[in-house]
Amino acid sequence: MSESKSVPTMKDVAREAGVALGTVSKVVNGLPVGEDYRLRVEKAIEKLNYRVSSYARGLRSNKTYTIAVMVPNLISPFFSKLVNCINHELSARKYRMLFYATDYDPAQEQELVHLAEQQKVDGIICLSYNPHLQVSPDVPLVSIDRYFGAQIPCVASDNYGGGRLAAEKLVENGCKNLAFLRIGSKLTNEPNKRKDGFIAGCEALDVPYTLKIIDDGTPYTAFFEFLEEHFHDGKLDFDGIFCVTDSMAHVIRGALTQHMGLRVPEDVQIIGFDGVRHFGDLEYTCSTIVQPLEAIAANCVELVLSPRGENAPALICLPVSYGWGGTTRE
Amino acid sequence: MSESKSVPTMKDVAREAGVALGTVSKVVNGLPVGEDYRLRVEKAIEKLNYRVSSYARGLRSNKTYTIAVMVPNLISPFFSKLVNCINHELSARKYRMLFYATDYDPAQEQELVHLAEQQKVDGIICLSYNPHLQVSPDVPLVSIDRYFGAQIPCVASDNYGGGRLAAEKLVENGCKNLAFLRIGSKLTNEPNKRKDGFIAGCEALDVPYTLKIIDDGTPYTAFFEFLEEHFHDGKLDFDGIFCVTDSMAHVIRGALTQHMGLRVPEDVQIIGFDGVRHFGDLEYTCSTIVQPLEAIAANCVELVLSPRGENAPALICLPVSYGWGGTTRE
DNA sequence: GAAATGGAGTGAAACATTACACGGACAGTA
DNA sequence: TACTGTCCGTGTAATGTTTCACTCCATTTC
Repeated sequence: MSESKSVPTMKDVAREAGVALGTVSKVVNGLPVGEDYRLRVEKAIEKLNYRVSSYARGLRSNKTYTIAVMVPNLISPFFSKLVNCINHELSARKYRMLFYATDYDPAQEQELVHLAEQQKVDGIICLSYNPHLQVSPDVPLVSIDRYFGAQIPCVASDNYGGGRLAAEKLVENGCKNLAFLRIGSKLTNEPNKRKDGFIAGCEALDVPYTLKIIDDGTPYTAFFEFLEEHFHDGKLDFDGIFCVTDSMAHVIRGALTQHMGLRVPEDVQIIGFDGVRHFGDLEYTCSTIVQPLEAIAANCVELVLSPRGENAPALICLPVSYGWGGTTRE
Repeated sequence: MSESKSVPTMKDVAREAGVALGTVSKVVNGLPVGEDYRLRVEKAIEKLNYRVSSYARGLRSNKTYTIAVMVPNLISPFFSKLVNCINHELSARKYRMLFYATDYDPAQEQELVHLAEQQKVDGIICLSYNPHLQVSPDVPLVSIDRYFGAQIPCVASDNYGGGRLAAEKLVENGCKNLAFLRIGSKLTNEPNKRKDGFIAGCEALDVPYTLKIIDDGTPYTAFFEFLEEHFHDGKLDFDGIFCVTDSMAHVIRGALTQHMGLRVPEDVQIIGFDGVRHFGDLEYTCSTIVQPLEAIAANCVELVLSPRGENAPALICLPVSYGWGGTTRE
């Protein structure tokens, strides 16, 4: 009743219960133990308020039940909801999540992968902006939205199909002249295929389109100038705009309604991509291509936890859908 | 040249470099070692691609350089930006972040605290919705927005001052009749003080006000009904509304502009709270009380890492500001 | 009834690191 | 030369688990 000095260990429990160390270990791990012994040990654990040290356990068994998750940041709603879903999936399987923000910095990303390896995590889930990421073959890594090659499984939405769907939906809703707006990195990654899908959709439907693509770092005003150029006599050259993300769709919509006096969707329709909404949809007048965040998360976790399958698919492509609201729980 | 089977250990490095184990440890930890020895060891580390096992290190030294961070989820922009800031602060100090989502569930929260203790983290930062949280005195815990008592440091914005500031700013901008809308938990916590501050502000300025407070789980339509009740002949009884969060402000604004045909801010002004914006501010016509997210994060990390100060403050209250934009980097 | 079988408790080894006591070498001082 | 002190490499103990070979006892089988 007076040994409250330091954190109790398995040895303390064993002594308290009058059993051997191995027996306590069995009780803790749910291995078969005589009923009377189990009770004695459980009582001792309760009394001492004992908790297993996951560090000792991890050291000994080389299994840490920890997955490192790396995305650029938690500011973008897409990233934070994605991480939220991954976390749900992991904790349902009794795994812990070590989080790293990469800030879009390839060097930092590389360093964090090393850190995670040092941490002896059981796996890494990574949305990477470093096309030359070096990764030790010892720790399984799953990539989101970037295909590194057959050794590293990659999970992504059907970006091509989504781009195509965006074009189709705009036309279906009566648009006759489309535009595609994109800001983003020059790196090749899966989301870039949205453009290709969009173009394919336009050409299949024989609808004219314009592209405006600017690189990361370019000020947003480049878009406003582009829109102004195509604005004559109170009318825009396009009646349908596909923005590469919802967040961009929101900004573009603001520019059109506030500064150019256009009505959305009456004068011009806007469709975004991602399907993440933070606020109510009440006044939301843009549509979107919804990424299946839960499915992406579930596939990532499944892949990172299951031993590197022999004939595992290298690239998993998940179906998107058309909608106004997000699919993730609020 | 052929020992690529398993992960190299310190012993392997020692053998490779022809030195003792302790010497390798010193090199790794930057303790004084002869120049020639250091070089030999570094070369061996390089050659074997050795990384220290943070599990063995954590076991032995009882220091894990890991902080557990618990918030309800990463869906709310306030939570995700907060966690983003905390993560920045932690990684700047070479700490790792173990993330747990509590889903507002007190039982799960309690379980997660136990899990974190088992994980032997160096500390816990927690935005808790469990007023009876049991926490072991062994691991330092810092609470956000909930005061548990003098033993547990609590960090929060000046919610009272913020509520008061909201009232003052509305009046300063010409409002003559105010309303306060809140949805939230019945639990006592710091953000509840926004209401008290608002009331104090109204009474100090001698401005009439109305309160509408609904509990978590109540459908939002309760607010719309409330607004309808105060809507006569195309005019609302109030010309200034203080919403307890930005996210609510956004929804209310949608209801007023889309469904009741009112203009914001011409007919009625809206002020929110938090200062988190995910999209551009272009069309944003509500103001807000900005919480100092970086300061909150910095204080939490500072407190959780520094040994329990003798005369440390139990409740840290950080100044808010009035604004349209958020303060966090985008 | 004796031998085979199997379930379950025991205690020591192993995991990868850090901490520490020890000792050898070398320099400074008298 | 001898004494003292400093610097630093060495090797062992210790950290809290899991694993495994052993042992013991009870039950089954012929």
